[in-house]
Amino acid sequence: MLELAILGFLRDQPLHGYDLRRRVAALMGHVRPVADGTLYPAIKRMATSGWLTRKDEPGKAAAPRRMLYLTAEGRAELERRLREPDELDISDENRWFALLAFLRHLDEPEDQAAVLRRRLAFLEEPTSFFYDGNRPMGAAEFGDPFRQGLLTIAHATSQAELAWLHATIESLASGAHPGEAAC
Amino acid sequence: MLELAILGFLRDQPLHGYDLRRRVAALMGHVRPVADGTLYPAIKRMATSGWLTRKDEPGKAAAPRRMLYLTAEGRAELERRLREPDELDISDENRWFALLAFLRHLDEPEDQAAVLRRRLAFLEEPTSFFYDGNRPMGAAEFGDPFRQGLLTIAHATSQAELAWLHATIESLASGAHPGEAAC
DNA sequence: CCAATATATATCGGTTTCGAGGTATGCTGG
DNA sequence: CCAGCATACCTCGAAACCGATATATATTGG
Repeated sequence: MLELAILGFLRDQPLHGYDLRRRVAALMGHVRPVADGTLYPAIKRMATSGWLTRKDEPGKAAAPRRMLYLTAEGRAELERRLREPDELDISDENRWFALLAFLRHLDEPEDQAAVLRRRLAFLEEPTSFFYDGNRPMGAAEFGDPFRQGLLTIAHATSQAELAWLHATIESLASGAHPGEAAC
Repeated sequence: MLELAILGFLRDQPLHGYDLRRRVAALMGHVRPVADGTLYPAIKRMATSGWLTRKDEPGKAAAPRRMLYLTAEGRAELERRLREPDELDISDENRWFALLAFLRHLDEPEDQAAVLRRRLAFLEEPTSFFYDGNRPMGAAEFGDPFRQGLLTIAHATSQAELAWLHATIESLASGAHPGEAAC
């Protein structure tokens, strides 16, 4: 998830670690802010993998910066991860939102729609948060206002996402792009 | 988060590891399913800490089970975690929902309301997912339908939660017991 | 003038987590 | 009768992550 975010942000423009940290924190900070001890080793890893290169520059505000540039390999890696996300990227809400934030970097609307359809299929599977033995429990079943709230919020989120998914998949299919066969 | 869920589920009834795994997966599986290699060491850790005891029983269906019982210390630990959640439990969506699932186990409506107010304060802080330099970007600013969707969904979730928080805090303050929903 | 703050990068030890693998048992269908 | 599956528990190595810590510079406010 962190690596995807780094690849995605660098796809737009070269950044240094500190700036990257602020952007990643804004995108995923609701869930969990990124620690320095996580970010810098991740950058190092990715540089070793050949996905980005580092170049020293004098700092605009203070200490010298190490500017990060996405390589062609890094760009290919980003596209691979966006086009063929694994099941966890689809089901894990955090990973899914990170993926969504950069899905525009796939250039084929077909590929984008395919990813959205996978998410749609996942959301349409019936699930429950709580079980009594093997029987799934509905919201009405517990007097507990906190679990009721949990289900209410989850339902609202799910409805909003389903509506958006349907609309967007349709719009991608109906040739948001000139030159499509569907026209 | 995992430890909180274990404490919370065992608060209701003794369970064995396999059953616990199913319940934890239902509650948090949307985010990330729990691996055996995570659950069993966690149980071991918590037994060492004195929060639960294990008792062997013949398996109802197959292999023998190790039934898990919450101790008085475990119960105290659960209540401490619910009453005084740290900042990450409030801000991290996953941890927050896990906390919400067991908040009924605090017996003072005062304490429950105090936790909800902390979450409310967090949600009311203005935040943005994306920045152009230092300027936060609104939904209208990017043509990208995916980032628009991301913000749309996040907004819907936030609205649903805020509405529920306001209603529930009020109802807790006006002396309702956790058994009674809307009076 | 100096202290505090923001900018900027990095390492290290300890903890947690994951994924793969290993060991059993009892039921069910072919 | 036995193969396969669900039940049930556990360990191990590798990877990831966190929090603390270290280092250095420029600006800003008192």
